[in-house]
Amino acid sequence: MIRVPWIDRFDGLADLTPELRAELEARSAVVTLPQGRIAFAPGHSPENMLLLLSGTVRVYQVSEGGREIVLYRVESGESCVLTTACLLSHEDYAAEGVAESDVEAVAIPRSLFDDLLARSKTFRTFVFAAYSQRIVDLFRVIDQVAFGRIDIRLAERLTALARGRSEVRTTHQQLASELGTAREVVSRQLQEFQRRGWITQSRGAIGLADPGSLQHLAATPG
Amino acid sequence: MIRVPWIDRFDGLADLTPELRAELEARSAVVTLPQGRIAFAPGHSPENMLLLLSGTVRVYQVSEGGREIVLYRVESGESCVLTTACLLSHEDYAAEGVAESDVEAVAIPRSLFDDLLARSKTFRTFVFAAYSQRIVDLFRVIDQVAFGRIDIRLAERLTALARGRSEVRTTHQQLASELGTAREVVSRQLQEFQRRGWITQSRGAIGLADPGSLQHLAATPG
DNA sequence: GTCCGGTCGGTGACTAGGTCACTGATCCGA
DNA sequence: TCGGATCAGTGACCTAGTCACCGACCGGAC
Repeated sequence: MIRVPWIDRFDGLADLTPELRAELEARSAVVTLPQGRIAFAPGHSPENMLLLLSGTVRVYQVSEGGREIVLYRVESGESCVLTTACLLSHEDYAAEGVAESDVEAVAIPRSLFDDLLARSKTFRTFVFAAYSQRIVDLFRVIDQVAFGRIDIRLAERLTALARGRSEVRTTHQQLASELGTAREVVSRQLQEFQRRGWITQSRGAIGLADPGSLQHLAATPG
Repeated sequence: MIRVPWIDRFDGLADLTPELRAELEARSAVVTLPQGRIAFAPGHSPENMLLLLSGTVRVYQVSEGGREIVLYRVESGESCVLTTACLLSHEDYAAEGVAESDVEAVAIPRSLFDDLLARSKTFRTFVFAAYSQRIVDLFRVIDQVAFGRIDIRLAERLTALARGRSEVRTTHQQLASELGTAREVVSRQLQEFQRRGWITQSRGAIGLADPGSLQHLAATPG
């Protein structure tokens, strides 16, 4: 299924010595998660660090009241690195990760992770770079939730979810969970977008009639 | 000034081998930051990882519009660990850290940090446990900002800032910056607290007349 | 077919909280 | 004691979240 060595898909790992490369390949396993599978959840910390080869994992938080907010997505070529903090510290996690599509990933067991950390500066840099990335993501979420306008955030998210396509298959409720807001709020904002001719709506899908205007709104500061 | 070896103040480091202990003591330095000194800021990443011996560092984020929100505090006995991600990955930071009081800290230079990570499982566990802690803190902030009520958050923060004392010396604006909200909102909530007899107000200070009720409000879910 | 439960989306009324513009009070150094 | 700076109070207004309810639509079961 995979022809080129998977390590080459991760920039930060290209510089590993041949010896460690071989060990990493030998002691890790390529696993697949079917769409919808929970990768990790509170009270159920993962045994492995995952490096994604294909698909995406959505990491989100569920509040007491049952409301959700998406924290970030792990895309192919990235690692599910925040879970590593738990791998080594055995702490439980407040967030939940679910495979958004079928996912192919390399599973690095705890012992190998620790081993590589000890023996390879390249691997250490790889891990901490991934951390930086995620932490910056979390900072962005905090900034957006605390100070961002909902119409701008929605336009942004629609654009991101579209990935260049002209239709997003999702419900108002799912969009609300993305942004940590209520369905009614999303419905009303989408009506306004529709009124302006930027989108078309149908049950379970949103057509991006004018992606440019959405992107423009998404890019407006404040 | 410090009599017992500082390493003993950090639980996670007690198990270091004597050799590494000696090296850590030899290659690190105890530094002091005067109150108000910026420990790190965007575009000005720190050269050292700090382990706090006394005082606190407030880590906060400043939005485009100039509004602020406190992300967490580094207390004595804790480490400024999120900066280590930058130490090794050389990424720039979106948050800012300032010494809230005079701070005494151990500065661990980048090379020593990397060295210890390579050579000590104890140190690795220490670092990742600290990460876990902070990440969980950030998750909490996101949850509170997205779904929490402002009166509850304010009561909570007042209680925390008081640290058992019966007066908090702070301004409404500073409280607003703690919570990522507007001064007017804080003013109105404080008036309501005052009306209920929970606090007394004077310029630049808030007296906690009924800490129990504040704590009770802070503890109410949803 | 049509019945029916579940999901999806629309809507009006209301509340909480953030924004704006302005005011007076207090403090402190010149 | 004067004047600027900081701190706090206030009303009008707007945005977003909440609540309660409705109808549209979908996919089986019959």
